[in-house]
Amino acid sequence: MNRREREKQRRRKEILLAAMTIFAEKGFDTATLDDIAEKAEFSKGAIYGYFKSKDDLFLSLIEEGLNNLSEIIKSVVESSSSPIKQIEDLIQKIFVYLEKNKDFFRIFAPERGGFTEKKHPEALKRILPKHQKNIEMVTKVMKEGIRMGKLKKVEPRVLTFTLFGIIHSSIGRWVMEGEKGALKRDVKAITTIFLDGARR
Amino acid sequence: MNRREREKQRRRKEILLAAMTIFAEKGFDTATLDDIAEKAEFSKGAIYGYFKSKDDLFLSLIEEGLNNLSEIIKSVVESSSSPIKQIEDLIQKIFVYLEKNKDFFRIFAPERGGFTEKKHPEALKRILPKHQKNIEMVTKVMKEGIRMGKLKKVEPRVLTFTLFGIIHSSIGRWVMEGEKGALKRDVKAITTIFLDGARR
Amino acid sequence: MNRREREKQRRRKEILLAAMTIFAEKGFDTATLDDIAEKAEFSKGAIYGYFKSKDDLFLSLIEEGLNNLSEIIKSVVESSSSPIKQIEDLIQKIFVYLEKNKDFFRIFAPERGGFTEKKHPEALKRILPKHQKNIEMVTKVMKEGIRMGKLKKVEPRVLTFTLFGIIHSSIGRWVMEGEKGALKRDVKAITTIFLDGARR
Amino acid sequence: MNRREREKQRRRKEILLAAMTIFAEKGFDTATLDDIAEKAEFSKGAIYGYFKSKDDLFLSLIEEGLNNLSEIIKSVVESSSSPIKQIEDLIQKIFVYLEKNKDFFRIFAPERGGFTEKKHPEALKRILPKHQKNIEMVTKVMKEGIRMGKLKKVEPRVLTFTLFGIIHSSIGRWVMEGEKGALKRDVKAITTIFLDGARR
DNA sequence: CATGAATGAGGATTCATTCAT
DNA sequence: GATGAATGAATCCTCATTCAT
Repeated sequence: MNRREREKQRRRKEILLAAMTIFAEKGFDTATLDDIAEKAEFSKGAIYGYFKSKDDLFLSLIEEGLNNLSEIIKSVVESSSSPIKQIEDLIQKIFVYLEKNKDFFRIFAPERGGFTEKKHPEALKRILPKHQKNIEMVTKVMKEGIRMGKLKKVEPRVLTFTLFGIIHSSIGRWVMEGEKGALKRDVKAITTIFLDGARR
Repeated sequence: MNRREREKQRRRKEILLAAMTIFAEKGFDTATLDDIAEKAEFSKGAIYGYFKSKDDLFLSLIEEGLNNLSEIIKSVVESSSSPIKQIEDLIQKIFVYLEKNKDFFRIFAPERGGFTEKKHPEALKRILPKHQKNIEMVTKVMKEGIRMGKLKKVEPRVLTFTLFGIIHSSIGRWVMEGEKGALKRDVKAITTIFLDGARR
Repeated sequence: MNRREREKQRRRKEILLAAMTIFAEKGFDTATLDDIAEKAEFSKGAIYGYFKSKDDLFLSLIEEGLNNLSEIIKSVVESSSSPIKQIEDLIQKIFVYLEKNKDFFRIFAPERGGFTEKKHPEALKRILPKHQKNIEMVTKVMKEGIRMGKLKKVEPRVLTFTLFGIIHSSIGRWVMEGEKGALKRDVKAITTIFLDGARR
Repeated sequence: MNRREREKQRRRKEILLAAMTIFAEKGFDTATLDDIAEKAEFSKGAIYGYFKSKDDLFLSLIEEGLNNLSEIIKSVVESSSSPIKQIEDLIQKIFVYLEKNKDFFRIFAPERGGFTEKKHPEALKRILPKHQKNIEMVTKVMKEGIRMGKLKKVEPRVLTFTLFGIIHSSIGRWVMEGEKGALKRDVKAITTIFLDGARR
């Protein structure tokens, strides 16, 4: 990648960063390209050189976040640790990531967020597979835990969603309460609760 | 309440119902009053006889849902059962309610949903207190459980949010997977997981 | 006119009165039938039993005012006084009338008021003739004064409009300055100024 | 001011001009932005790049007119002529201005025009001060005339409003009679009438 | 007759997107 | 490439008028 390319990538990142902030503050519909352009210190027109629409900008954001999560999850599930240890690692690493990227958390709510079946089917088509891939990876860990008799014999996806639900609500609480205190403080409690609950 | 009044209330409900469906399908911003009016089989103008703005319509919806949840929670926490039993009842009843009102679930996401601090502060002022009251009621149960040595010695609000997180993600999964199968099937699993996790 | 009729007329007057107040406060377009209905303590629908449209209501108001002015002017110009005395009487009586009916004054501005050639030609067709009749009556007095060598030899309509202009601006000032002090106080000054100006 | 800026100002003027015509034809409320946009040969949206609302557009128009009048009045009252001569000059110059800007005249009616205390208090706040400044400047001339024993010993503001009233009614007549004949023809008559009336 | 709920056309305003400079 | 003015479709909301009760 030559300098040209690198420059372009860097500017793309800057726009994404600005967009993240604005989307997190105002939500997808309420945020305007003017807001984003101002924050990014680019002209509105310039943004269209990097993203082909507002939707595309937003979806790129989500995609990037999901890719990052994917990296994190992959790094854990491909380790040789036991399922229990992997779950501990997952909680810990996802927490750290979301604490640093709380805007991503605020933007992303796949199960009911801004983009809906009815109005944005192609948007979902672009995002959901990535989300589901992440879910799948975690579910595999759960399955293995069950197979090894370490986890309760329930539908493994129930465990996955429970795990994600706990993490989300935990961060939601943190955001709601004004982001005071380190989020990490809760990791231990959360981990114990989940593991005691999931364990056989 | 005379016939006039009753009729008026009935029509209000009809509009709320239509609005619920549309908001759930498209989200607050994407939903238009035309959509809602058409669904409700009223003219656009008529809706303004019942609600003073789109915001008001939406918030009324949320309020009603929160009030219903409030009733449910109150009926449980005011019973004489033990905290553990109350938690079991809560999960069971909230599940039943949300299964029947899944649109409400899709609409309501206080910690990041459509209305944001920056753009709709008064909207939040109208909703958040009700939400927090519900959280408070549940948190009291958790506190009592902790006091009695039945639940882990953690910040009680962590337990409350964990509970809500599990419920939400569970319904989210149900919605995402196309709402096949009875949601109630999961209640038992969820209950066990949460209680095993929360218990001391 | 039987009781039925009289009742009807009385209610019509009540509505006109309420309408006058509202139109004066908000102007023709900004005033709504809801405002007027509330002020009149009638239902919106009822008003349509007395006037066939908002335009009609407004025009009826103007017409009534112009008719009253017409009566006043006629009573003066048909007297046997000299033109100069008639002018004095006109000023005095019109002032008294407009002071008591300042809302009419605020509503009526034939040369540029709410109704315009382009948008309300038929409205003007209904009003302008009455207005012009009043102008004509006064102009006759001016003509006579000129013929008798009492007034300056200028286009008589110039004198008429000058007279009206002085009266209007005088009331305008009174309204603008918060309607404090009796308007009548100015009559003498105005009369002298106009007569000294118009006299040969 | 560079070309960019100049272009922008020119387009702003064009929009103001179109708006002036439309507002004069139809009045503030009846005029629509579509009308104005069409006349200005701009898109509706473009107008919002120059004015932040219909109100703002209208008020800018009034403001500009008042500023122009202000310039005219100032140029006269700051001359070293006698008060009588200044009054003559005022009448002459204001006539010339309003004849060229009869639309401004039709739009502007501060004492009862479109904007009312009840409905547009901030609009009045923006306009009235300028109007009153103009009145004040003229009133000073009247005061000086009185002090020098040239004008009648009456409340000076009465003279000011009388002057404006005569001018307005005169132009009103001209407009009403179809704008035939030069307005200037009347200036002499008006001047004599006013001065003879006002003089001691 | 009176009422006031319902209608629906109409208008101000916003904003994603385009494109001339 | 970048800019930001212009576009115009889209949407909320208002209100004169009608009409069932």
